[in-house]
Amino acid sequence: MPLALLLSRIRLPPAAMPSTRSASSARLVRASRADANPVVREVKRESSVSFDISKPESPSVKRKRVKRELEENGEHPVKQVVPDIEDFRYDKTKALTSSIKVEKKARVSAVIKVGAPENWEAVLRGIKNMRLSGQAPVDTKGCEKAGSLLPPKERRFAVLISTMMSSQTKDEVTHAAVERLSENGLLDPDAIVRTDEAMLANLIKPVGFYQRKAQFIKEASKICLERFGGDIPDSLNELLALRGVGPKMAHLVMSIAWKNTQGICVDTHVHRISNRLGWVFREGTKQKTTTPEQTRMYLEKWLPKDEWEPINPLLVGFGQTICTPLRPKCDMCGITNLCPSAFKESSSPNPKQKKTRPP
DNA sequence: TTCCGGGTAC
DNA sequence: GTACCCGGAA
Repeated sequence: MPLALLLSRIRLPPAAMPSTRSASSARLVRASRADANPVVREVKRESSVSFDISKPESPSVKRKRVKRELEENGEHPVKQVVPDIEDFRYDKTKALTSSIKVEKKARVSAVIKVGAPENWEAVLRGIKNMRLSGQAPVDTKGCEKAGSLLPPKERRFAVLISTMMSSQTKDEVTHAAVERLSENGLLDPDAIVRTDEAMLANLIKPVGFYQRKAQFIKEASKICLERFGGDIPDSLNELLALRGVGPKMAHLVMSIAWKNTQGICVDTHVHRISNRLGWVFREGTKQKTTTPEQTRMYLEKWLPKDEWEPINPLLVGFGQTICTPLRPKCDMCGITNLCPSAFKESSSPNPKQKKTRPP
């Protein structure tokens, strides 16, 4: 996965710590950004995507969505053995946090102690060893990260843009797209805003979903300019407020652009492998988690924080080489003695069963 | 040739 | 749940 590559590649100086911004002023600016230019509107019309171009997601709508997601995943009781992770995750928007908490229903029943899985350290050691011997694509397909030579602010912007482009896209392709942007002087929010969206899409074309991403990147650039002085948002919530940036991207950007890891970056590999290892469960059950967000929240309950950032590139590389989505190579795996799923998924999956969930 | 993964928006 | 997009696997 490209994201982990970014993680492993980008080394920022211990730059400025995030500063707190006024949520209300941010809201004002954001509310006034419906003045999409004609070009953007045209492109949007041609798109088959059916969303209302006159109403970009408002802050309140976004907040509702974030809240809904939190509640979906927060179906666990409020009382936990570890401190409520929300306490520090959304500390930049106290109002939001408190409203979430107010609406969060405490269910005192079914409180189960969430401890670290047995042998997790041995498992982690074993995976690290495997990662030392066999080089995963995530490690070796290293072309130099674009933006690495830029000053901190420009580099952060490059990180955001490359991250937004990286999903569903191979490392090399993402890198090539970043290079193309760089060659055209487009690793700059002002330049992007002044660039025709179709042209931008064309430049990044090999990346997956390039049209939507071009659109989202333009929007994000505009917000960076208008609200953050051309810098990128420095809090999780403000990153999440950018269209095209979900939890995974937001946590990744916080980690690598701001050196401020606020949560685990859970991609498909981390999600899948955590479940295979029996590291995460849906709250109050012993069932697998169904979404990366559930996985993230459960993992964060027991995984020591200094492992939060390295766990992503570690499991991504492991997932690329050995613990693959289909037919995991258990015979090549060094931790089968510790893995509850070892040799259980080796045959071709039954397509009929594929989409069924555990009850 | 068909199908699927992958993160997000809707 | 589907759409987005494309490479690569089945």
